[in-house]
Amino acid sequence: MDASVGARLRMVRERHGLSQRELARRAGVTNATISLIESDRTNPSVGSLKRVLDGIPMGLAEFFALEMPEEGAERVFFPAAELVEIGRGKISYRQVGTDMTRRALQILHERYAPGTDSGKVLLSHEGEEGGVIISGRMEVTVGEQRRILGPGDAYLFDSRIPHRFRNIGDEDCIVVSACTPPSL
Amino acid sequence: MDASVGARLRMVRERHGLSQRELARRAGVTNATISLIESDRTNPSVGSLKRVLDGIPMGLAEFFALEMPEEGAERVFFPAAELVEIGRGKISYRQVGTDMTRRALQILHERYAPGTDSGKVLLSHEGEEGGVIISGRMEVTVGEQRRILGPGDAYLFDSRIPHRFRNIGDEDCIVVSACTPPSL
DNA sequence: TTCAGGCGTTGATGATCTTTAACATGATGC
DNA sequence: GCATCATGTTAAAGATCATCAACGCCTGAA
Repeated sequence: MDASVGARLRMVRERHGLSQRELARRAGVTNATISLIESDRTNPSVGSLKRVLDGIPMGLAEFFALEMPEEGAERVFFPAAELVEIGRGKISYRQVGTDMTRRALQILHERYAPGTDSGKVLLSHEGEEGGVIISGRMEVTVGEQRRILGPGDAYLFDSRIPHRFRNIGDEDCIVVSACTPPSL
Repeated sequence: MDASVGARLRMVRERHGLSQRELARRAGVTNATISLIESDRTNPSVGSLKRVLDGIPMGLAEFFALEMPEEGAERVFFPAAELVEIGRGKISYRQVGTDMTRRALQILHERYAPGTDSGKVLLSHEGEEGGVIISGRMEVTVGEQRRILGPGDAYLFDSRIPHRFRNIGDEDCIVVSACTPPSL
C-alpha cells in the first residue's frame, strides 16, 4: 500500500505489455510524462494519473489498492486480464509472464484458427515441450508419429525431434502449452 | 467511482467533523489548498492528496473506492469510524449524522465520566428524549422521579419536564440517547 | 453593540508539473 | 557496416499548482 506511484505505474504498464510511448498515446499524454512519473522524478496530479490509467484502463481505487510484490520477490500469479494477447489472425497466444530471458519454462495459452499450420518445415530445437488441448482438434506430428488430438488430449516430447502442428478442424483450437527453455 | 476529487474530499472531511483549517493543520498544508481542492478549482498532485488524507487519516485506495451517495440522496448509514467524538473529559459523545438543522431526530452515543453531572439547574426544552444505558450506572432525575439506571435500563420523557443526569458510579457510563427535535 | 475568533473563499507569487524536442541505446533489415 | 525504427531518458519552456495574505461572513462573549 505504500509503494511509490512510479513503481506502481511501471508494474501495471509492463504487466499489460505496453511501452511508455504506447501508453502515452492511449492516455493522451506525452511519453516524457510517463517516464518522469515512473522514475518518481515528478509527482503527478490526480487528474494526470487518472488520464494515464484510463489508457490501460484501470481505476484509481484499483491502482492504489494493488498489492506490490516484495522487492526481488518472484512473480507467481498472472490474472487472465494481465495475460497479453500476442499475434492476431491465424495464431495468437497469451504468454504467462514476460521477460523470458531469465526463465527456464515458458507457458503459452494458444489459439489456432482453422487451417493453421506451424509450417511444412518441421521445427526442431533444444529442450522439451508439451501441452494439453482445451477445445477444438489439432493434428500433431512428432518424428514419425502423427495423431489428431481433441479436448483433454495432451502431448510431450523432446523438442529436438522434428515436429509440426496443424488445426485441421473447422473451429479454433485452444491449447495450453509449455516448453523449456523458452523459444521466443 | 467517478465523483470528483473535491466532492470526495469534502464528504470525507465533513464526515469526520473537521474544518478546512483543522484538516489543513493536521495534514501540514494550507487551508487554501483544501478549499481549492474541494471546489475543484485545482487538480492536486497525488502527493498532496496523500498528505491531506494522512491528516484524516485515510488511504488513497480507500478514498477512491468510496461510494459516493446519489446526488440529493439521504445519508442513512454511519460507520463507527465516522462518528466523530465531540468533547473531552467529563462528557463526550458521538453524534449520528451532522447538520442537525435539517433533521427531526438526534442520536448520540454518549460517554459520562465518573462524577459527571449535567448540572444542578434542571434542563427543560421542547420535544422528547430517551435513551438506553449500555454500560455503567447513571442517576436520572425527571420531574419528581429519580432513578439509578444500569446496563439495559432505559428512559423516555417529555423534554419540557425538568431533568438531570449524574454518573454516580466509579466507571464511565455509556448511553445511546435520542431526542427530537435536535437540541444542539 | 463591539470585539474576537473561526469559517470558507479569493488574488498574486514562487514552486512544481507537463510538454516539447532533443539525446543515447539497442534491435532489425538492407 | 549503415540506415531505420522503437525504446527510455533528459533539459528547457510553458502551464498548473501550493502558498501567503487578505477578505467577507457568521457566531459567541464581553
